[in-house]
Amino acid sequence: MERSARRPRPVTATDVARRAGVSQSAVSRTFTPGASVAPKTRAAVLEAARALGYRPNLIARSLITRRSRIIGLAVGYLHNQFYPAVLETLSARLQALGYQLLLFTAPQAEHADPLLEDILRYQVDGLILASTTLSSRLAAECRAHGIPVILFNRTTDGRSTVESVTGDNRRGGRTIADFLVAGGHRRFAFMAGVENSSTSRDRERGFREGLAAHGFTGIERVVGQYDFDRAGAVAASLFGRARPPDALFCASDHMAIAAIDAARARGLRVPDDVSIVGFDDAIPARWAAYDLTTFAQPVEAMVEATVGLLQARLADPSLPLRRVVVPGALVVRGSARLPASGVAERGGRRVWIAAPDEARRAAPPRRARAG
Amino acid sequence: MERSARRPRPVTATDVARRAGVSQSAVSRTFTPGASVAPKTRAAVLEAARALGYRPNLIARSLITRRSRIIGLAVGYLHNQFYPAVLETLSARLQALGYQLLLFTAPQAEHADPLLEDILRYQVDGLILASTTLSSRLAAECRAHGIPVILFNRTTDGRSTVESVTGDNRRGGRTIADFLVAGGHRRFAFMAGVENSSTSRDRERGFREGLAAHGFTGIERVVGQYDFDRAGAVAASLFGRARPPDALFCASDHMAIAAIDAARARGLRVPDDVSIVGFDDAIPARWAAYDLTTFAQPVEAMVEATVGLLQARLADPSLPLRRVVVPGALVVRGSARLPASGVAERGGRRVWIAAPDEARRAAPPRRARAG
DNA sequence: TTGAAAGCGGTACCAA
DNA sequence: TTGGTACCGCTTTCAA
Repeated sequence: MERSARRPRPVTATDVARRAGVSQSAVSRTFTPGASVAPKTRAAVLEAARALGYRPNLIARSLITRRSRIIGLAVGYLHNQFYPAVLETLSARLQALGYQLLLFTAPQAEHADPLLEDILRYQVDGLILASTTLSSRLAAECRAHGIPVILFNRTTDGRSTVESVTGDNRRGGRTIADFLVAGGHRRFAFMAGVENSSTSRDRERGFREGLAAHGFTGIERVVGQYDFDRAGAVAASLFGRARPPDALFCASDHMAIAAIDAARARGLRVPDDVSIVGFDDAIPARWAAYDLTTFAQPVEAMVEATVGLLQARLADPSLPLRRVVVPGALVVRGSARLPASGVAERGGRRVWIAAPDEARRAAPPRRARAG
Repeated sequence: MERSARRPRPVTATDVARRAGVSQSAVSRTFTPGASVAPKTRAAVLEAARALGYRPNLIARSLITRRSRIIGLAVGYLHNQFYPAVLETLSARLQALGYQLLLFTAPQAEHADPLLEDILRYQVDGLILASTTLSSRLAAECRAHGIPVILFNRTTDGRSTVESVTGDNRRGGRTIADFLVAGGHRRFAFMAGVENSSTSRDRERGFREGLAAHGFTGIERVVGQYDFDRAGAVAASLFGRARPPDALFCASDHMAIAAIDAARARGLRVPDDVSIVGFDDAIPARWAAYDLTTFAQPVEAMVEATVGLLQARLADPSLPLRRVVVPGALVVRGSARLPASGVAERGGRRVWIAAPDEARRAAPPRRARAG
């Protein structure tokens, strides 16, 4: 009774074969790019297929080819306005390569393991995790099965079995520090995302390193958890203190916007009373009412890198793991006071160009790059 | 264990059966919810499965069950900030029911047919089209195959073979007209989305009906195409005219935000010089810098309706087609001048309550519904 | 170039 | 409750 009504049997290759008067194998070959079929046979098959409305069953195909041409995508949280662009670009690029995205929404704070178990049952050819991670156990298992796993906008600590594509979080943080110091700010604050996020952590680290190089320590710190309301609340508390910061760097644009609202609500002018800088260059960053100065994560380039990693690994699973860091730039708009110099026009937008030797003097060269 | 250059053969039910000393059928039954398996057998199977890292192959299963438990989702454009919430809610609800979303980005202006052909090869159990449509030919074909098709935030003209879930676009437009008239506005303008979108068309129709009922005709009209830059440009042109409108209704929040930026750029104050109203109640609508008065489309309810339609139709494909219109409410914020009365607090937000009899008096019954 | 036949990894029906 | 077996729709040998 709760047995669902039967669906009409779809047209199969056998049906087409019968109608075209050929074998089912011939039908299969006709729909297989490189196969050898006589033009005449081929024509007959195509004609019959058209007449019957035949569509090859990709599920059946992937059972035998062992490739589903499906990529699993787990997304941590979509509220960050950075993601619509990512999803769109990623989906389009993958579609062009003949892959489809199976979408999952995952918790961003913890591991996405339980969900991934489900995804894996679908025999996905690869896995992209955006703003979420997986346990090293599961990562190892994917690796053992030859399923590429790529973290997008996240990375893992130390050596691990997954690849990643991130913006240049650390340098971004450092650049923002240089920029704010050059702008004459003195009292700095940082708003973190979720605590276990490598992205937030690296941005903070770069920021602190940059400030330290200029002799600033003792930065105020609040946690916005990448959540708009929470970000607004902690920003308000920050601005309500006896000596509020004159510069606030938020680990995402989304939180920076909340912070701007909070500042204005307290009668503070942005950037006259307080400079607020974000990270991502999400779509709303350029909306005039916020006009956010922010470190841009180039979506196109990040997606390109992700797809590249995926393709390479699909072709040769034994490739060494890579972690791609896509360079970005500090896009200068109106939410932070401008330094006297260093702002330049690049590709239709204003960016901050740190004076190289001053930067080098301030931050002596360290070893290559800690993992 | 050694080197896994090629993709290692995944663990199959047969492997598990061998290890557990039972038949492959027993393994299958163990992983089939309602099947009859002796506790002892079951335990042995589970143990072997755990040891081997067995995961049932859903692709294989769906080949025989003829149900993929995959729902195809084609999205027209994600830039509208209304969609992140939709995607998240939809994905979560469907996941809870054991369905997954296969994501496709489709052109919003034309039919999504070519893409849908691809989707259908994946044997999806259902299809949700958000802000895009399909040809009636393909719709009929889906229907013939028993594949439910549900339009989300779009509908079709006349009788058709697809179901739809929309907000109450027509009433929304009418309500906004009432609201603006009550607020004392005199020169009205409307910004359309893309021309062939039922959503934009219905909103406009309601708006015009509402205004006409109050004796206003000759509304200025521009087309923003749901595109931010374009919306900003046409809004600017509108505000640059000799007698600019004192009230502008934009068919989406996204465009309304662009319009607010454009108004302010010309030195117009919102709402003192011009009232701007949107549609959707997308996330940024409540951001303080825009504080948009907008007709809310209840995402949760719309998703709920969509999932409901899907489930019902999956269970019984012969059900009559329905078009669900989910009621909304005009959320009153600060981007439009307030009428003297009619604003009330409902569920934590301020909404506009049109006086019913006045509305009825103002709008005399016309012929049933214009085609 | 072609068709027959053996799977791919499961499910479902059957008799035992 | 169990195992044997016939498929699901397609790809891929292999001989002809």
